[in-house]
Amino acid sequence: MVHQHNVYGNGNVSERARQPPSLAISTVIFALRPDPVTGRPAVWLPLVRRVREPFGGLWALPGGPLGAQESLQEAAAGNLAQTTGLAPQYLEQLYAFGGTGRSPSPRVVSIVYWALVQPDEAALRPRDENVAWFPAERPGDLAFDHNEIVEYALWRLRNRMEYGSIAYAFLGRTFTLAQLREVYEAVLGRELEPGNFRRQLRSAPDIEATDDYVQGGRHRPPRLYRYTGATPQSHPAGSNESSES
Amino acid sequence: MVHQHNVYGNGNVSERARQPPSLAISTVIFALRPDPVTGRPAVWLPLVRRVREPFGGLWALPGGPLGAQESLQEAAAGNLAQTTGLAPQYLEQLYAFGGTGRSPSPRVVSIVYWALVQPDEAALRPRDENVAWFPAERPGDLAFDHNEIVEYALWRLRNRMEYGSIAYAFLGRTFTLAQLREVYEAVLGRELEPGNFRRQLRSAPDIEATDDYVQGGRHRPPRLYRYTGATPQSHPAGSNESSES
DNA sequence: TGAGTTAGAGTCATCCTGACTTTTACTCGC
DNA sequence: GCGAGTAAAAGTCAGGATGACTCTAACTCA
Repeated sequence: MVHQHNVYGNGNVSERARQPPSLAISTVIFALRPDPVTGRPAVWLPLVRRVREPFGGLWALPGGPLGAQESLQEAAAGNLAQTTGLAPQYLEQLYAFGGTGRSPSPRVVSIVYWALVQPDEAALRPRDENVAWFPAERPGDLAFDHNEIVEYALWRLRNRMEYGSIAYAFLGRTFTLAQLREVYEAVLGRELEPGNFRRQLRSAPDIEATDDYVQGGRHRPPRLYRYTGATPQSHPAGSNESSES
Repeated sequence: MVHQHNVYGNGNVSERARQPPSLAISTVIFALRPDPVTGRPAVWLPLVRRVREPFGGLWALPGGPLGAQESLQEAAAGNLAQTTGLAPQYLEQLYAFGGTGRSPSPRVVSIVYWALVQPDEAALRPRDENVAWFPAERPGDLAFDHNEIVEYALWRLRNRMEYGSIAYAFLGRTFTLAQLREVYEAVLGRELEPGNFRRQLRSAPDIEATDDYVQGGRHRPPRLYRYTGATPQSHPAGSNESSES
Protein backbone atom coordinates (compact mmCIF):
# COMPACT_ATOMS: atom_id res chain seq x y z
CA MET A 1 0.00 0.00 0.00
CA VAL A 2 2.05 2.80 -1.32
CA HIS A 3 1.11 6.44 -1.33
CA GLN A 4 -1.22 6.74 1.55
CA HIS A 5 -0.45 10.36 2.16
CA ASN A 6 -3.62 11.31 3.89
CA VAL A 7 -6.67 9.58 5.12
CA TYR A 8 -9.36 9.39 2.53
CA GLY A 9 -12.05 7.76 4.58
CA ASN A 10 -12.36 4.21 5.74
CA GLY A 11 -15.44 2.82 4.06
CA ASN A 12 -15.58 -0.65 2.67
CA VAL A 13 -14.16 0.22 -0.70
CA SER A 14 -11.43 -1.88 -2.21
CA GLU A 15 -7.79 -1.17 -1.49
CA ARG A 16 -7.34 -0.18 -5.12
CA ALA A 17 -10.04 2.49 -5.12
CA ARG A 18 -8.77 4.08 -1.94
CA GLN A 19 -5.28 4.68 -3.28
CA PRO A 20 -4.84 8.32 -4.22
CA PRO A 21 -3.53 8.94 -7.74
CA SER A 22 0.21 9.28 -7.93
CA LEU A 23 1.93 12.30 -9.41
CA ALA A 24 4.51 12.52 -12.18
CA ILE A 25 6.18 15.32 -14.13
CA SER A 26 6.81 14.99 -17.86
CA THR A 27 8.36 17.42 -20.29
CA VAL A 28 7.90 18.03 -23.99
CA ILE A 29 11.23 19.33 -25.28
CA PHE A 30 11.33 21.15 -28.58
CA ALA A 31 14.35 22.06 -30.66
CA LEU A 32 14.93 23.03 -34.28
CA ARG A 33 16.91 20.69 -36.49
CA PRO A 34 17.29 20.68 -40.26
CA ASP A 35 14.79 18.47 -42.03
CA PRO A 36 16.74 15.57 -43.61
CA VAL A 37 14.94 16.06 -46.92
CA THR A 38 14.50 19.77 -47.41
CA GLY A 39 17.31 20.94 -45.17
CA ARG A 40 15.12 23.66 -43.73
CA PRO A 41 14.62 23.94 -39.98
CA ALA A 42 11.89 21.78 -38.47
CA VAL A 43 10.65 21.07 -34.97
CA TRP A 44 12.03 17.95 -33.27
CA LEU A 45 11.70 16.48 -29.83
CA PRO A 46 13.62 13.86 -27.83
CA LEU A 47 11.80 10.77 -26.59
CA VAL A 48 12.74 7.97 -24.22
CA ARG A 49 12.17 4.29 -24.84
CA ARG A 50 10.26 2.61 -22.04
CA VAL A 51 11.92 -0.43 -20.57
CA ARG A 52 9.07 -1.53 -18.34
CA GLU A 53 5.39 -2.26 -18.63
CA PRO A 54 3.00 -0.76 -19.38
CA PHE A 55 3.88 0.26 -22.94
CA GLY A 56 7.30 -1.36 -22.69
CA GLY A 57 9.39 -0.75 -25.81
CA LEU A 58 7.32 2.23 -26.91
CA TRP A 59 8.69 5.76 -26.98
CA ALA A 60 7.47 8.20 -24.37
CA LEU A 61 8.04 11.71 -23.09
CA PRO A 62 10.84 12.08 -20.59
CA GLY A 63 9.49 12.27 -17.09
CA GLY A 64 9.43 10.81 -13.66
CA PRO A 65 8.03 11.19 -10.18
CA LEU A 66 8.12 14.52 -8.42
CA GLY A 67 10.88 14.69 -5.86
CA ALA A 68 9.77 15.64 -2.40
CA GLN A 69 11.96 18.73 -2.22
CA GLU A 70 11.85 20.03 -5.79
CA SER A 71 9.36 22.41 -7.33
CA LEU A 72 7.37 21.40 -10.38
CA GLN A 73 9.53 23.52 -12.63
CA GLU A 74 12.72 22.11 -11.15
CA ALA A 75 11.46 18.61 -11.79
CA ALA A 76 10.77 19.52 -15.42
CA ALA A 77 14.22 21.01 -15.79
CA GLY A 78 15.54 17.79 -14.30
CA ASN A 79 13.80 15.74 -16.99
CA LEU A 80 15.41 18.01 -19.54
CA ALA A 81 18.90 17.71 -18.12
CA GLN A 82 18.66 13.97 -17.70
CA THR A 83 17.65 13.22 -21.27
CA THR A 84 19.51 15.89 -23.20
CA GLY A 85 22.08 17.35 -20.84
CA LEU A 86 20.81 20.79 -21.80
CA ALA A 87 19.42 23.76 -19.94
CA PRO A 88 16.13 25.19 -21.19
CA GLN A 89 15.94 28.50 -23.03
CA TYR A 90 12.26 28.53 -22.23
CA LEU A 91 10.23 26.43 -19.82
CA GLU A 92 6.55 26.65 -19.16
CA GLN A 93 3.86 24.52 -17.67
CA LEU A 94 1.63 22.98 -20.31
CA TYR A 95 -1.23 21.16 -18.63
CA ALA A 96 -2.09 18.60 -15.97
CA PHE A 97 -3.39 15.39 -17.49
CA GLY A 98 -5.38 13.28 -15.11
CA GLY A 99 -7.96 11.23 -16.93
CA THR A 100 -8.78 7.95 -15.24
CA GLY A 101 -8.09 5.90 -18.34
CA ARG A 102 -4.68 7.16 -19.36
CA SER A 103 -2.61 4.53 -17.62
CA PRO A 104 -3.72 0.92 -17.28
CA SER A 105 -3.04 -0.10 -13.77
CA PRO A 106 -2.14 2.52 -11.16
CA ARG A 107 -3.69 5.88 -11.85
CA VAL A 108 -1.18 8.62 -12.63
CA VAL A 109 -1.71 12.37 -12.84
CA SER A 110 0.98 13.95 -15.02
CA ILE A 111 1.85 17.61 -14.83
CA VAL A 112 3.44 18.31 -18.18
CA TYR A 113 5.90 21.08 -18.99
CA TRP A 114 7.22 22.11 -22.35
CA ALA A 115 10.63 23.54 -23.11
CA LEU A 116 12.66 25.07 -25.90
CA VAL A 117 16.37 24.27 -26.19
CA GLN A 118 19.28 24.93 -28.50
CA PRO A 119 20.83 21.51 -29.02
CA ASP A 120 24.55 21.20 -29.57
CA GLU A 121 26.29 18.33 -31.27
CA ALA A 122 26.70 16.35 -28.05
CA ALA A 123 23.04 16.59 -27.25
CA LEU A 124 21.95 15.42 -30.68
CA ARG A 125 23.99 12.20 -30.54
CA PRO A 126 23.13 10.77 -27.17
CA ARG A 127 25.14 7.87 -25.81
CA ASP A 128 22.02 6.27 -24.45
CA GLU A 129 20.33 4.32 -27.22
CA ASN A 130 17.04 4.66 -25.34
CA VAL A 131 16.94 8.36 -26.17
CA ALA A 132 16.31 9.58 -29.70
CA TRP A 133 15.01 12.65 -31.53
CA PHE A 134 11.81 12.56 -33.59
CA PRO A 135 9.99 15.05 -35.83
CA ALA A 136 7.43 16.69 -33.62
CA GLU A 137 4.61 16.48 -36.16
CA ARG A 138 5.07 12.75 -36.73
CA PRO A 139 6.61 11.12 -33.70
CA GLY A 140 4.99 7.72 -34.32
CA ASP A 141 2.88 5.84 -31.81
CA LEU A 142 3.80 6.86 -28.30
CA ALA A 143 3.06 5.39 -24.91
CA PHE A 144 0.08 6.47 -22.79
CA ASP A 145 -1.68 9.59 -24.12
CA HIS A 146 1.61 11.15 -25.13
CA ASN A 147 0.59 11.64 -28.76
CA GLU A 148 -2.20 13.86 -27.59
CA ILE A 149 0.14 15.71 -25.24
CA VAL A 150 2.68 16.38 -27.99
CA GLU A 151 -0.05 17.66 -30.25
CA TYR A 152 -1.28 20.04 -27.59
CA ALA A 153 2.25 21.22 -26.87
CA LEU A 154 2.75 21.96 -30.56
CA TRP A 155 -0.46 23.96 -30.56
CA ARG A 156 0.77 25.92 -27.58
CA LEU A 157 4.13 26.50 -29.21
CA ARG A 158 2.49 27.91 -32.34
CA ASN A 159 0.27 30.05 -30.20
CA ARG A 160 3.17 31.51 -28.25
CA MET A 161 5.04 32.05 -31.48
CA GLU A 162 2.23 34.15 -32.93
CA TYR A 163 1.42 36.17 -29.85
CA GLY A 164 4.53 36.07 -27.70
CA SER A 165 8.22 36.69 -28.16
CA ILE A 166 9.48 33.18 -27.95
CA ALA A 167 11.23 32.62 -31.28
CA TYR A 168 14.52 33.96 -29.91
CA ALA A 169 14.73 30.94 -27.58
CA PHE A 170 15.56 28.83 -30.64
CA LEU A 171 18.36 31.12 -31.78
CA GLY A 172 21.73 32.29 -30.54
CA ARG A 173 22.63 35.69 -29.23
CA THR A 174 22.62 37.33 -32.65
CA PHE A 175 20.77 36.35 -35.78
CA THR A 176 19.74 37.63 -39.15
CA LEU A 177 16.17 38.46 -39.93
CA ALA A 178 16.11 35.61 -42.42
CA GLN A 179 17.08 33.16 -39.71
CA LEU A 180 14.38 34.53 -37.45
CA ARG A 181 11.87 34.24 -40.25
CA GLU A 182 12.87 30.65 -40.85
CA VAL A 183 12.09 29.90 -37.20
CA TYR A 184 8.63 31.35 -37.58
CA GLU A 185 8.07 29.48 -40.82
CA ALA A 186 9.23 26.18 -39.36
CA VAL A 187 6.94 26.42 -36.35
CA LEU A 188 3.90 27.92 -38.04
CA GLY A 189 4.22 25.71 -41.10
CA ARG A 190 3.73 28.46 -43.65
CA GLU A 191 5.86 30.95 -45.52
CA LEU A 192 5.95 34.59 -44.53
CA GLU A 193 6.51 37.61 -46.71
CA PRO A 194 10.10 38.72 -46.07
CA GLY A 195 9.29 42.39 -46.56
CA ASN A 196 6.34 42.47 -44.21
CA PHE A 197 8.21 40.35 -41.69
CA ARG A 198 11.00 42.89 -41.66
CA ARG A 199 8.62 45.77 -41.24
CA GLN A 200 6.90 44.18 -38.27
CA LEU A 201 10.18 43.54 -36.52
CA ARG A 202 11.31 47.09 -37.04
CA SER A 203 8.37 48.19 -34.93
CA ALA A 204 9.09 45.57 -32.25
CA PRO A 205 10.56 47.33 -29.24
CA ASP A 206 12.92 44.65 -28.00
CA ILE A 207 14.84 43.78 -31.15
CA GLU A 208 17.93 45.78 -31.85
CA ALA A 209 20.25 46.05 -34.83
CA THR A 210 23.93 45.42 -34.31
CA ASP A 211 26.74 46.82 -36.46
CA ASP A 212 27.78 43.39 -37.66
CA TYR A 213 26.98 41.74 -40.96
CA VAL A 214 27.30 38.18 -42.12
CA GLN A 215 29.86 37.98 -44.88
CA GLY A 216 30.34 35.09 -47.23
CA GLY A 217 27.01 34.67 -48.95
CA ARG A 218 26.77 35.28 -52.67
CA HIS A 219 24.49 38.21 -52.12
CA ARG A 220 24.16 41.40 -50.13
CA PRO A 221 25.38 40.69 -46.57
CA PRO A 222 22.56 40.58 -44.04
CA ARG A 223 22.70 42.56 -40.84
CA LEU A 224 22.82 40.83 -37.47
CA TYR A 225 20.21 41.62 -34.83
CA ARG A 226 19.96 41.04 -31.13
CA TYR A 227 17.00 40.38 -28.86
CA THR A 228 17.06 42.63 -25.84
CA GLY A 229 13.80 41.67 -24.13
CA ALA A 230 13.61 39.35 -21.17
CA THR A 231 12.88 35.67 -21.63
CA PRO A 232 9.14 35.51 -21.18
CA GLN A 233 7.80 33.24 -18.48
CA SER A 234 4.23 32.12 -18.25
CA HIS A 235 3.03 32.16 -14.74
CA PRO A 236 5.39 32.79 -11.86
CA ALA A 237 7.51 35.88 -12.31
CA GLY A 238 5.81 37.91 -14.97
CA SER A 239 2.65 37.34 -16.93
CA ASN A 240 2.55 36.30 -20.50
CA GLU A 241 1.10 38.92 -22.74
CA SER A 242 -1.87 37.13 -24.16
CA SER A 243 -3.81 34.22 -25.24
CA GLU A 244 -2.00 31.30 -23.99
CA SER A 245 -5.04 29.46 -23.48
CA MET B 1 14.99 5.80 -14.89
CA VAL B 2 12.15 7.41 -16.60
CA HIS B 3 8.49 7.19 -15.72
CA GLN B 4 8.88 5.21 -12.64
CA HIS B 5 5.67 6.48 -11.20
CA ASN B 6 5.26 4.15 -8.33
CA VAL B 7 8.38 3.28 -6.46
CA TYR B 8 10.07 6.22 -4.80
CA GLY B 9 13.30 4.52 -3.81
CA ASN B 10 14.32 3.20 -0.49
CA GLY B 11 17.35 5.21 0.54
CA ASN B 12 17.98 6.36 4.08
CA VAL B 13 16.15 9.59 3.82
CA SER B 14 13.72 10.61 6.50
CA GLU B 15 10.16 9.45 6.41
CA ARG B 16 9.06 13.01 5.79
CA ALA B 17 11.22 13.56 2.74
CA ARG B 18 10.20 10.26 1.22
CA GLN B 19 6.53 11.01 1.30
CA PRO B 20 5.39 12.05 -2.15
CA PRO B 21 3.47 15.33 -2.35
CA SER B 22 -0.26 14.89 -2.05
CA LEU B 23 -2.67 16.11 -4.68
CA ALA B 24 -5.66 18.40 -4.32
CA ILE B 25 -8.10 20.10 -6.69
CA SER B 26 -9.26 23.66 -6.09
CA THR B 27 -11.60 25.82 -8.11
CA VAL B 28 -11.88 29.57 -8.61
CA ILE B 29 -15.55 30.29 -9.26
CA PHE B 30 -16.50 33.58 -10.88
CA ALA B 31 -19.92 35.13 -11.18
CA LEU B 32 -21.25 38.61 -11.87
CA ARG B 33 -23.14 40.42 -9.12
CA PRO B 34 -24.14 44.08 -8.89
CA ASP B 35 -21.63 46.20 -7.06
CA PRO B 36 -23.24 47.37 -3.79
CA VAL B 37 -22.11 50.96 -4.41
CA THR B 38 -22.41 51.59 -8.12
CA GLY B 39 -24.99 48.92 -8.90
CA ARG B 40 -23.11 47.90 -12.03
CA PRO B 41 -22.05 44.31 -12.57
CA ALA B 42 -18.79 43.23 -10.94
CA VAL B 43 -16.89 39.97 -10.61
CA TRP B 44 -17.41 38.02 -7.39
CA LEU B 45 -16.26 34.65 -6.16
CA PRO B 46 -17.34 32.29 -3.36
CA LEU B 47 -14.84 31.31 -0.67
CA VAL B 48 -14.87 28.76 2.10
CA ARG B 49 -13.76 29.41 5.67
CA ARG B 50 -11.14 26.96 6.85
CA VAL B 51 -12.01 25.14 10.04
CA ARG B 52 -8.65 23.38 10.52
CA GLU B 53 -5.04 24.32 10.68
CA PRO B 54 -3.09 25.53 8.85
CA PHE B 55 -4.72 28.90 8.18
CA GLY B 56 -7.72 28.04 10.36
CA GLY B 57 -10.36 30.77 10.23
CA LEU B 58 -9.06 32.27 7.00
CA TRP B 59 -11.01 32.15 3.78
CA ALA B 60 -9.82 29.84 1.03
CA LEU B 61 -10.76 28.53 -2.38
CA PRO B 62 -13.13 25.59 -2.39
CA GLY B 63 -11.26 22.38 -2.97
CA GLY B 64 -10.37 18.97 -1.72
CA PRO B 65 -8.49 15.78 -2.51
CA LEU B 66 -8.88 14.09 -5.86
CA GLY B 67 -11.16 11.09 -5.69
CA ALA B 68 -9.68 7.88 -6.99
CA GLN B 69 -12.31 7.40 -9.68
CA GLU B 70 -13.02 10.97 -10.79
CA SER B 71 -11.29 12.97 -13.46
CA LEU B 72 -9.68 16.31 -12.66
CA GLN B 73 -12.52 18.20 -14.27
CA GLU B 74 -15.12 16.16 -12.44
CA ALA B 75 -13.41 16.95 -9.17
CA ALA B 76 -13.49 20.66 -9.99
CA ALA B 77 -17.18 20.47 -10.87
CA GLY B 78 -17.65 18.70 -7.54
CA ASN B 79 -16.04 21.62 -5.71
CA LEU B 80 -18.43 23.90 -7.52
CA ALA B 81 -21.54 21.90 -6.72
CA GLN B 82 -20.57 21.44 -3.11
CA THR B 83 -20.03 25.13 -2.36
CA THR B 84 -22.64 26.77 -4.59
CA GLY B 85 -25.01 24.00 -5.70
CA LEU B 86 -24.53 25.25 -9.25
CA ALA B 87 -23.39 23.71 -12.51
CA PRO B 88 -20.63 25.54 -14.39
CA GLN B 89 -21.34 27.45 -17.58
CA TYR B 90 -17.65 27.29 -18.27
CA LEU B 91 -14.91 25.22 -16.67
CA GLU B 92 -11.24 25.21 -17.55
CA GLN B 93 -8.01 24.15 -15.97
CA LEU B 94 -6.01 27.12 -14.70
CA TYR B 95 -2.64 25.91 -13.46
CA ALA B 96 -0.94 23.41 -11.24
CA PHE B 97 0.61 25.06 -8.20
CA GLY B 98 3.33 23.01 -6.57
CA GLY B 99 5.87 25.23 -4.87
CA THR B 100 7.52 23.64 -1.88
CA GLY B 101 6.66 26.51 0.41
CA ARG B 102 2.95 26.94 -0.22
CA SER B 103 1.74 24.79 2.64
CA PRO B 104 3.50 24.54 5.98
CA SER B 105 3.57 20.94 6.91
CA PRO B 106 2.66 18.30 4.35
CA ARG B 107 3.46 19.35 0.83
CA VAL B 108 0.43 19.73 -1.40
CA VAL B 109 0.28 20.12 -5.18
CA SER B 110 -2.94 21.85 -6.18
CA ILE B 111 -4.40 21.57 -9.64
CA VAL B 112 -6.62 24.61 -9.89
CA TYR B 113 -9.61 25.03 -12.18
CA TRP B 114 -11.65 28.14 -12.80
CA ALA B 115 -15.32 28.34 -13.61
CA LEU B 116 -18.04 30.77 -14.63
CA VAL B 117 -21.54 30.41 -13.23
CA GLN B 118 -24.88 32.20 -13.27
CA PRO B 119 -25.86 32.38 -9.63
CA ASP B 120 -29.51 32.25 -8.67
CA GLU B 121 -30.98 33.59 -5.45
CA ALA B 122 -30.50 30.32 -3.59
CA ALA B 123 -26.83 30.15 -4.48
CA LEU B 124 -26.17 33.71 -3.36
CA ARG B 125 -27.59 33.16 0.14
CA PRO B 126 -25.94 29.96 1.25
CA ARG B 127 -27.18 28.25 4.41
CA ASP B 128 -23.65 27.39 5.37
CA GLU B 129 -22.11 30.36 7.14
CA ASN B 130 -18.68 29.10 6.17
CA VAL B 131 -19.33 29.99 2.54
CA ALA B 132 -19.51 33.61 1.39
CA TRP B 133 -19.10 35.69 -1.75
CA PHE B 134 -16.31 38.27 -2.12
CA PRO B 135 -15.35 40.84 -4.76
CA ALA B 136 -12.76 39.12 -6.90
CA GLU B 137 -10.42 42.11 -7.06
CA ARG B 138 -10.30 42.50 -3.28
CA PRO B 139 -11.01 39.24 -1.56
CA GLY B 140 -8.96 40.06 1.54
CA ASP B 141 -6.18 37.92 2.94
CA LEU B 142 -6.67 34.32 1.91
CA ALA B 143 -5.12 31.07 3.09
CA PHE B 144 -2.07 29.51 1.41
CA ASP B 145 -1.15 31.18 -1.89
CA HIS B 146 -4.76 31.65 -2.81
CA ASN B 147 -4.46 35.40 -3.29
CA GLU B 148 -1.94 34.76 -6.02
CA ILE B 149 -4.15 32.10 -7.55
CA VAL B 150 -7.18 34.37 -7.65
CA GLU B 151 -5.12 37.09 -9.27
CA TYR B 152 -3.90 34.72 -11.94
CA ALA B 153 -7.43 33.43 -12.53
CA LEU B 154 -8.63 37.00 -13.01
CA TRP B 155 -5.86 37.58 -15.50
CA ARG B 156 -6.90 34.48 -17.38
CA LEU B 157 -10.54 35.53 -17.30
CA ARG B 158 -9.69 38.90 -18.83
CA ASN B 159 -7.57 37.22 -21.43
CA ARG B 160 -10.31 34.81 -22.44
CA MET B 161 -12.74 37.69 -22.50
CA GLU B 162 -10.62 39.64 -24.96
CA TYR B 163 -9.67 36.78 -27.24
CA GLY B 164 -12.31 34.13 -26.73
CA SER B 165 -16.06 33.96 -26.71
CA ILE B 166 -16.68 33.48 -23.05
CA ALA B 167 -18.81 36.45 -22.06
CA TYR B 168 -22.00 34.58 -22.89
CA ALA B 169 -21.35 32.21 -19.99
CA PHE B 170 -22.27 35.05 -17.64
CA LEU B 171 -25.58 35.74 -19.38
CA GLY B 172 -28.82 33.95 -20.01
CA ARG B 173 -30.12 32.57 -23.27
CA THR B 174 -30.92 35.98 -24.75
CA PHE B 175 -29.48 39.36 -23.96
CA THR B 176 -29.21 42.89 -25.26
CA LEU B 177 -25.98 44.26 -26.64
CA ALA B 178 -25.86 46.70 -23.73
CA GLN B 179 -25.95 43.81 -21.26
CA LEU B 180 -23.19 42.05 -23.14
CA ARG B 181 -21.16 45.22 -23.15
CA GLU B 182 -21.65 45.58 -19.41
CA VAL B 183 -20.15 42.11 -18.97
CA TYR B 184 -17.09 43.10 -20.93
CA GLU B 185 -16.77 46.36 -19.03
CA ALA B 186 -17.09 44.64 -15.66
CA VAL B 187 -14.43 42.07 -16.44
CA LEU B 188 -12.01 44.29 -18.33
CA GLY B 189 -12.44 47.20 -15.95
CA ARG B 190 -12.85 49.88 -18.60
CA GLU B 191 -15.65 51.38 -20.64
CA LEU B 192 -16.18 50.45 -24.26
CA GLU B 193 -17.59 52.56 -27.05
CA PRO B 194 -21.15 51.33 -27.62
CA GLY B 195 -21.06 51.99 -31.35
CA ASN B 196 -17.81 50.18 -31.97
CA PHE B 197 -18.85 47.35 -29.72
CA ARG B 198 -21.99 46.87 -31.76
CA ARG B 199 -20.05 46.90 -35.00
CA GLN B 200 -17.64 44.24 -33.81
CA LEU B 201 -20.43 41.94 -32.72
CA ARG B 202 -22.27 42.30 -35.99
CA SER B 203 -19.25 40.73 -37.67
CA ALA B 204 -19.05 37.92 -35.07
CA PRO B 205 -20.30 34.76 -36.71
CA ASP B 206 -21.93 33.11 -33.72
CA ILE B 207 -24.17 35.87 -32.44
CA GLU B 208 -27.64 36.08 -33.88
CA ALA B 209 -30.40 38.65 -33.65
CA THR B 210 -33.79 37.52 -32.46
CA ASP B 211 -37.10 39.19 -33.32
CA ASP B 212 -37.73 40.19 -29.72
CA TYR B 213 -37.18 43.55 -28.11
CA VAL B 214 -37.12 44.64 -24.50
CA GLN B 215 -40.01 46.96 -23.79
CA GLY B 216 -40.38 49.22 -20.81
CA GLY B 217 -37.32 51.46 -20.92
CA ARG B 218 -37.82 55.16 -21.47
CA HIS B 219 -35.93 55.00 -24.75
CA ARG B 220 -35.82 53.04 -27.98
CA PRO B 221 -36.34 49.35 -27.16
CA PRO B 222 -33.18 47.28 -27.57
CA ARG B 223 -33.17 44.10 -29.60
CA LEU B 224 -32.46 40.76 -27.99
CA TYR B 225 -29.64 38.59 -29.29
CA ARG B 226 -28.71 34.96 -28.90
CA TYR B 227 -25.34 33.21 -28.83
CA THR B 228 -25.28 30.25 -31.18
CA GLY B 229 -21.67 29.10 -30.83
CA ALA B 230 -20.60 26.18 -28.71
CA THR B 231 -19.33 26.71 -25.21
CA PRO B 232 -15.58 26.89 -25.69
CA GLN B 233 -13.45 24.44 -23.80
CA SER B 234 -9.73 24.80 -23.36
CA HIS B 235 -8.01 21.54 -23.78
CA PRO B 236 -9.92 18.32 -24.09
CA ALA B 237 -12.64 18.43 -26.69
CA GLY B 238 -11.80 21.38 -28.84
CA SER B 239 -8.97 23.84 -28.81
CA ASN B 240 -9.31 27.39 -27.70
CA GLU B 241 -8.85 29.84 -30.49
CA SER B 242 -5.87 31.70 -29.26
CA SER B 243 -3.65 32.93 -26.63
CA GLU B 244 -4.79 31.16 -23.63
CA SER B 245 -1.63 30.96 -21.79
C1' DT C 1 32.38 42.44 -65.83
C1' DG C 2 27.87 40.64 -65.99
C1' DA C 3 24.61 37.20 -64.05
C1' DG C 4 22.59 35.51 -59.99
C1' DT C 5 21.10 36.02 -55.36
C1' DT C 6 19.28 37.76 -51.25
C1' DA C 7 18.94 42.11 -48.21
C1' DG C 8 16.47 45.95 -47.48
C1' DA C 9 13.52 49.96 -48.65
C1' DG C 10 9.44 51.55 -50.52
C1' DT C 11 4.48 51.67 -52.62
C1' DC C 12 -0.42 50.88 -52.62
C1' DA C 13 -5.03 49.14 -51.65
C1' DT C 14 -7.63 47.14 -48.04
C1' DC C 15 -9.21 46.14 -43.52
C1' DC C 16 -9.68 47.22 -38.65
C1' DT C 17 -9.99 50.41 -34.93
C1' DG C 18 -11.17 54.47 -32.02
C1' DA C 19 -13.72 58.67 -31.81
C1' DC C 20 -17.51 60.90 -33.10
C1' DT C 21 -22.25 62.43 -35.24
C1' DT C 22 -26.89 61.54 -36.68
C1' DT C 23 -31.26 59.33 -36.70
C1' DT C 24 -34.69 56.25 -34.56
C1' DA C 25 -38.04 54.87 -31.15
C1' DC C 26 -39.49 54.69 -26.92
C1' DT C 27 -41.29 57.02 -21.90
C1' DC C 28 -42.35 60.70 -19.00
C1' DG C 29 -43.93 65.29 -17.55
C1' DC C 30 -46.75 69.03 -18.71
C1' DG D 1 -51.18 65.41 -27.32
C1' DC D 2 -46.66 67.42 -27.55
C1' DG D 3 -41.88 68.44 -26.48
C1' DA D 4 -37.88 66.90 -23.61
C1' DG D 5 -34.97 63.20 -22.31
C1' DT D 6 -32.78 58.79 -23.14
C1' DA D 7 -30.55 55.05 -25.05
C1' DA D 8 -30.55 52.11 -29.46
C1' DA D 9 -28.83 51.74 -33.87
C1' DA D 10 -26.65 53.39 -37.98
C1' DG D 11 -23.33 56.07 -40.24
C1' DT D 12 -18.90 58.91 -40.90
C1' DC D 13 -14.01 59.79 -40.84
C1' DA D 14 -9.03 59.67 -39.90
C1' DG D 15 -5.19 56.82 -38.57
C1' DG D 16 -2.75 52.48 -38.13
C1' DA D 17 -1.84 47.78 -39.38
C1' DT D 18 -1.66 44.29 -42.95
C1' DG D 19 -0.91 41.64 -47.39
C1' DA D 20 0.88 41.80 -51.97
C1' DC D 21 4.01 43.72 -54.65
C1' DT D 22 8.05 46.51 -56.91
C1' DC D 23 12.50 48.55 -56.88
C1' DT D 24 17.27 49.29 -55.43
C1' DA D 25 21.60 47.74 -52.87
C1' DA D 26 25.48 44.80 -52.15
C1' DC D 27 27.62 40.86 -52.28
C1' DT D 28 29.87 36.23 -54.96
C1' DC D 29 30.89 33.46 -58.68
C1' DA D 30 31.80 32.18 -63.44
